Parts: sequence; structure tokens; C-alpha cells
Amino acid sequence: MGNLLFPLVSADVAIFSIGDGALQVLLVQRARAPAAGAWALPGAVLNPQSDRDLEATARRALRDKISVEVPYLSQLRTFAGADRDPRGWSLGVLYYALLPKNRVQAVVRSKVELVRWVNVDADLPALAFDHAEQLAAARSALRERVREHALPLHLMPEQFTLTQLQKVCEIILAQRPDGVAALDKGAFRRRFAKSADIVEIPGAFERGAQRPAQLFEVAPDFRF
Amino acid sequence: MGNLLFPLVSADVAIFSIGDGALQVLLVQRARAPAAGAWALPGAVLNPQSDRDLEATARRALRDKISVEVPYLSQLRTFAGADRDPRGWSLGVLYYALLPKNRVQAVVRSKVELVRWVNVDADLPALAFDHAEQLAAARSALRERVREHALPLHLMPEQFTLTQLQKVCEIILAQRPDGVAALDKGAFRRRFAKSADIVEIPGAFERGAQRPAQLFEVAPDFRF
DNA sequence: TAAATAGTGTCTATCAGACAATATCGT
DNA sequence: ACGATATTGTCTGATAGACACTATTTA
Repeated sequence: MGNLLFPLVSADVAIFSIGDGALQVLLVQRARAPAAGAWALPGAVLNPQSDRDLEATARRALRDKISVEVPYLSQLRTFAGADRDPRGWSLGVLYYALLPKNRVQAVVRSKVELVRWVNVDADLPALAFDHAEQLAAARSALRERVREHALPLHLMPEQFTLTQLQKVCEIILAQRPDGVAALDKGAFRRRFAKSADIVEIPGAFERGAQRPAQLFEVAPDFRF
Repeated sequence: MGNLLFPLVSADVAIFSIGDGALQVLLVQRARAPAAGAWALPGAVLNPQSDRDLEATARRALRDKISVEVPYLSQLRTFAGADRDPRGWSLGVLYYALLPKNRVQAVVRSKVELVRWVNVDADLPALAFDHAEQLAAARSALRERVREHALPLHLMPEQFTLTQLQKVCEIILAQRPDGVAALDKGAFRRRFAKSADIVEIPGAFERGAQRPAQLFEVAPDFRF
């Protein structure tokens, strides 16, 4: 142990979703050593025989462990060194993805390992390896992208109102569990005059005890 | 070949500099197979025995091949797959760095391999492996960072004038070899009222056949 | 009508781009 | 004085934040 000639290569994925009005991430409880019983980001060790590239490794991990197909995987950063895995020199490539929670039957389907959605800014348990650091990097990259005006549309259901979208942006931008990053309604809506990312669904409205709200959907070619 | 159980792991570095009024990158001519004789980004294969992490691998490559110590290495992206190296499944982590050309005696010192500064937007030869793609990614990341108002201060000499700094920004922002991205002088200078990245050197001026220009230096804690 | 949320309008401070005006050197 | 570049100032259109106003539904 610790003296491998080749490093252990793996791909890990931070899958974010919205639940209970908070940003959540999918964690798995490791079944096998090392770190058996500890919570971790879903991931897999590279298999050069079967994986065309590293994104394939990441997708395989999601398929096998939690039966999930994500629309869009984004590579974020590579963590490497002698100290991050007890088995020795290792290298982990971190991906992140956004997914509406209802698209994951994962929590039910997975038989191999325990799976759980966890509030990123609150309930976080201790994580195996350097996954706490990786998750923090993914969390702040997500915040950064929304801050620079990218829309987290892959977190939204098929149809959504502008108010719902704004709430999700505010959740992501918030720095602390309770802290709300209140966005201005006027300014937020002004953006969509110029953006081609979302499309109004003619005649579709969300109804409640108030004026109906126009429903929107994601433009077909949207990425991120 | 092509059936290794473990991937070949390496770190490659795109070192940028300014020369001949253009953006240049340092290339080495490979001495050994594979791709002997081809030009490539300087890089090294990971040695788990000696490298603490991947940045250490990258720094070792620069030290060994071209006797260079860069102040700041930034990890950009990881390229991996079965097809990028004839030896089989491989994984390459790309770093980039900025360096004033005069800080590199590399072209002289290197005995192992031929070393050359090449104009990124013009003279580029064919590159080994997927290094053309890697270089393109590094080049556009650099442009992107300057576009979003980061200052390429590590490309500047110890002391420099605002006009010189502006010229460098324009070179990086240019999209085509000839195309100049003319920045407005007034707007460019206005930024430094707010930025703490550069510091005026009191009493130091660049002289010529015109009004002397105030010299500046990089603030001590600057990164990138 | 009241409550609730959707959606729009307006005012203002700030800022970037354009461009003009002034400053200060070497020759 | 002239050429050359440095440095500063002004004008204007665009925009984001703040905030108020109107609209449309259910109860």
C-alpha cells in the first residue's frame, strides 16, 4: 500500500438538486473498504477496458450505483496526491451535474449502496477521502456560474414559472444556510427579454390563490 | 500496447509569454518515442515516488526540461481517453502559466530537447498527441480571463507602464493573428483607480521622445 | 372586498465606450 | 515650435438595483 507505481484513477460526481427549499447533493454510503460506511460522492474507478474517456467513467458510476442518466456533466477539477486515499497515490477527476430531484428514483432503486439527498449548506456529514473539499469546490463553482448570470435550468422541472426560477437562483447564491440572497424581481425578469435560454409556453399557466403565472420551458439547445 | 490496466498519467504545461508583439508559447521538440521529433507542450509523466501532487509533476517537468520556475501554475482541465497516446489509455492534466520571456534562459540551457518560443496565433507547427487541442483550450482560457478583467500581470517585466500593460491585454484579447482588440485608453486606465493589483512606483518614469510615463509594479500579493 | 402573488414601470447611480482636451517630454 | 505619447476630462447610452405601481386570480 502507498507504493503503487501507477496511481488509482477515479471519477467522482457531485449531483445537485433542489429539495425542501434548499440545495441538495446526492451522497452514497460506501459499502466496501476503504472508508466503508462513510458517506461519499458517487464515483467509480477508471476501467480502461470499458471506459472510452473519463466522462464515460463518471456516467458509468451514476448508472451502476444510482441508475441515473444526467443530461449534462461538467468537468471541474482534478485532485491528486499521495495522501487523499489510503490505498496510495491517487487521482480523482471531479464532475458536477444538475438534476431535477424527481428524475432520480435512485434512492429506491439502488441495492448496492445506501443513497441519500443531503442539504449542502446544512446537514452535511463527514465525507470520505477528500470529498468534503471536492464538494466545496463544486458548490462554489455552481454559485459562481449562477452569479455570472448562467441559469441553473437543469434544476427546474419541465415547466416552471419565473418566480420558481428566481427562488432556485437565490438558494444557490445564498452563502449561509439561512442567508437568503434576495434578487430583485424587476431586474431578474428583465434578463429574459434578451436571453434565448427559456421559452414561454403559450397558454400555459400555474394557478393558485392569486393571479396565474406564465409557465416557461428550457430552450431545446440549452447547455448547463 | 493499448491494453494497460493503468493509464499513463502526465502533466503538461502551456507557458505563455509576450515576444515580437505577439503571444507566444514555449514548445519542446520530443527527443524520444512516441512522437519523436514532434513539437509538444513541455510535460512529464507522473512519478508517484517523487511527486507529492500533480502540480509537483508539472514543476518537475519545467525544471528538468527547461530550467524554469514559474510563480503561478493554474490547473485548467484534464484530458483522458484511449486514443490520445499511442501507448494506450492515458490521462493528461493541463496547466498553464504566464512568464516574462526574459526570465527563461531555457532556450539556451536545455540540452535534452530543443526548445522554442512560438507565436500562438500564427506560426504554430503540428503538435504531438492532443496538444493542439490542449493549447487551444489554454489559449482561450487565457483570453477569457483577461476578457473578464483579470490582468495578465505575470507577463509583465518588473516595471511597466500602463500603455505597455494595455498592449499586452490587447494582444491576448485579439482573436486573429492580425486582428487587434483596441481597448479604450480612458476606460482601461479607470480600472486602476479601484484595483489594488498594481502599484505606482513613486518617482519612476519611462522616458522617451515624449512625456514620461509613470512606471508601475505588481502588488505583492497578486495571483494569476 | 381582501389577500396573495404576477407582472410592469420609473427613477437613479454607476459605468463603459467614444472621443476630446490638456500635459510634458525629446528634438 | 513640433512630434509624440501620457494623462485627464466630458458626454452619452446602457444597465442594475431599488422600489412603487398595476393586474388578475381565489377565497
